[in-house]
Amino acid sequence: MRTQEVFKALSDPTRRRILKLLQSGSLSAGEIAEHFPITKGSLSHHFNVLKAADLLRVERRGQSLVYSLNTTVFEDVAAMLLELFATEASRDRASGAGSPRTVEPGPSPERRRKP
Amino acid sequence: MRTQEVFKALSDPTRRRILKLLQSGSLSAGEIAEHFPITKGSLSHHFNVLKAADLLRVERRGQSLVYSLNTTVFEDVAAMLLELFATEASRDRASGAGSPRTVEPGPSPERRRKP
DNA sequence: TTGATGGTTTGATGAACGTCAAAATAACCG
DNA sequence: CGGTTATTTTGACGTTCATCAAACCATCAA
Repeated sequence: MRTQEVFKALSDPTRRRILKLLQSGSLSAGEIAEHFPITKGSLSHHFNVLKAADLLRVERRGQSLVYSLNTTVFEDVAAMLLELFATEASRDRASGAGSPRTVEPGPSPERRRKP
Repeated sequence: MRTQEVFKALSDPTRRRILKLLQSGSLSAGEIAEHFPITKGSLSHHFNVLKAADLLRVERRGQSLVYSLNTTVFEDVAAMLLELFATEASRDRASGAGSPRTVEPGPSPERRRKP
């Protein structure tokens, strides 16, 4: 998977809004453009970034280009994100450590673990 | 939550590696630096970006600054990411699309909302 | 073919980014 | 105090990024 491309694609708020928009169905480039105050050229650039991350599909219908989410990679992306983020939270919950919400600024937290 | 800061923080591979490193325990800035071929100054900049995203905790121990994951926001971040990515995939699976990949993130990801 | 419509590509520009080297800050120890 | 260690901050530099305007390509309708 194109990990770096995915994260880079997500780093821009406009691109995240595009993805959110397409969650409720595919839209043409022009229809998408109606939701944004930027030029179609800029939007087209964002489409390219999202396509490079394999998050977007495009299909020509007449004069229009219709964009939709590439759902086949969405599970891979979700799994990757969980690998980065869910691990600690799960371990937290699993270890049943009472209320780790606040760190004890006391003497010393766990000492370094250097292999 | 600082959505934009979080995504920006994740857009750099070095910062993602820092997060991964800290998944196995807290480390001092110097210990983290041993794993990267860049200057400590550059690394310190990355720490700041991760702190701005509220992903990192820092605590002074003697002359060292010890960094650790801020686990309290990790569930929020995971939920946010799932909102962006898991929706379509879930709908896919629910509608009986074949081949549900091996995603199953360990302990069933109970979709909990903000406590 | 011509004209109109829907999008993309190109070139330019200012802002943001990642990096380094060097200076600055902070804590310890003699 | 002065010196050493650990880390951050600053300032500069080259690169990447988001954006626009304008040129360009593709499709449809006369």
